Amino acid sequence: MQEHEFSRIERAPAYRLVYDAIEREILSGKLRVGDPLPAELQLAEQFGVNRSTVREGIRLLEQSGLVERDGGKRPRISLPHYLDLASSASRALILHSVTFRELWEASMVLEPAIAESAARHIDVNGLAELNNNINAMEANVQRFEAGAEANTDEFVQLDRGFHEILAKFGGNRVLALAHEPVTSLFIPTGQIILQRLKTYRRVLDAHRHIYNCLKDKDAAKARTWMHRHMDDFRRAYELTELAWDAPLDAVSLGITQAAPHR
Amino acid sequence: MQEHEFSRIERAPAYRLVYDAIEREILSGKLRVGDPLPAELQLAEQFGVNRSTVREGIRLLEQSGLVERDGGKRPRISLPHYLDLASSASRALILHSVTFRELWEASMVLEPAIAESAARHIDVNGLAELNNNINAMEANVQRFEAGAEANTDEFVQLDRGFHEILAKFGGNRVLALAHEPVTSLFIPTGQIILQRLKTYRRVLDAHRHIYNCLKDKDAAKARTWMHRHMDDFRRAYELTELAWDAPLDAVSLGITQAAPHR
DNA sequence: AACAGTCCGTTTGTCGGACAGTTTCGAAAA
DNA sequence: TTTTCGAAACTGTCCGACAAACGGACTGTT
Repeated sequence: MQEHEFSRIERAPAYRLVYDAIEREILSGKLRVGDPLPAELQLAEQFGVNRSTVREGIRLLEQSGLVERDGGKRPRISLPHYLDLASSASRALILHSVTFRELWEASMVLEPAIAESAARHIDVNGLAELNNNINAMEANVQRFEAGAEANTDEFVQLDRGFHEILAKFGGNRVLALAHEPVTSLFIPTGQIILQRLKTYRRVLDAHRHIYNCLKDKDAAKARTWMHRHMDDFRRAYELTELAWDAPLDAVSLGITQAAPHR
Repeated sequence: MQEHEFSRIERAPAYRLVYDAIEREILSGKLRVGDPLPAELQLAEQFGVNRSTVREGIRLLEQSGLVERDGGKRPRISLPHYLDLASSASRALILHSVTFRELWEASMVLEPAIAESAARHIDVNGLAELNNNINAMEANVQRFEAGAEANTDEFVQLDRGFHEILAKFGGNRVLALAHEPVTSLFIPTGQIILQRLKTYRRVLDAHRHIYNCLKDKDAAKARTWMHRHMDDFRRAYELTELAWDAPLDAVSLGITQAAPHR
């Protein structure tokens, strides 16, 4: 019976308008990255709102990574970096209770592509970083093999570091961005697997092989090795009898039980 | 002369502590999704800080997607959704001036994988949505072919919609999350290409083929067709003589010139 | 019984002012 | 020219206040 559909009336609060206004200035380049943000009082005056309101708007900018605050100094305009976004992405994935299957399948797509790309684009600096990472890991493994208490924390961090260096020097920031939140979610799982199966040497060997492929700029082989490396991870996961389709948050918190057998 | 190195003392501002505290409550499940956030005054009292401080903390939560505000109602706990994250990710990519090459290479990895996964997981609802999308696009194309003024806006939105439905029903939320920011960045480029080359029919045909593969649950073929579809996009991009390695923001703003030939 | 109107306590959005602790920056001193 | 020092500017936090909007209860009308 209604003749006309009214579109929803929306009235954004002032602090959000402040956010939008400043965001626009940044995106359009009028406020340049690295510049300090204008003083709160000054902004309040320009926008014709109270300083408290401006401050709330700035908090939005802060969380979205467009403004960076260091101590009590003047906040500065900044580029949101991968890591900021990645951590919120990881959190979102956990809250949506993604499964290990989803995570692994995505990695199965991303990691080999990154390895392949890295073989084409990596430079001497990247290779040097990888080399350091591998050496550190070798030291770790030797300690473990000598019977030392296994410090899986450090090992897993090195493992993650290896893959991150690859992403960093892979010459593709889109892939790197997509990759980042996934790696951080693998950490708790990696810890569990390593503690139970002690596959340190096997991981290290895989990294070595990949490193050699990169050094030889052999993209196809790099992809293959990475593929194998990731598949190893899946097999290890299955061996630990963790649930393939269980939501991940349980694993993250270390409260996962063995998968119900059938 | 110093005997002990003190680690840098860091004093997070109170509003950030408020943010951290509430975030923890949400992640640990004490505050459940959908619940309204406690009143500001109440929080201020509990934390022992001023209401203004609490408000600033809530702004951080708001921007990170953990709190959703609808009109003047009580803000509610919510799950950060893909789209929120995706838009900040897109913005970050633009600000980092990623190139079309990076974008396309990433899509070349993600889209076929998503198509393959969708062939396995999509249900009747997903197929129905795809069908609607294709029909709408068919109507569009027929109008264009009848000589109507080309409304590339709607067409490009439909194109994007097709790929998003695939991601949504692909059964892998990690891939979907990674995919999202990329598609939105393709929009301006897609507009330019379509306007110049008028490849409407070709895009529609590709979508039809992919749809049929999904209906037949033929994952391998779905991947192949998507691969071809994306490669078409690259060829079209080259035909328009847009710069392959130019940062993307120029394209987004529509101020890109033809690539300098050599 | 369904619905419009009214009233009220609660909560958010915004404002103004205030003050302590830092940082910034230019002037004075070495 | 470089260093030192002090005032000005700025941020973080607090307090108090008020309008507008919401949620809900209660009432009267149809």
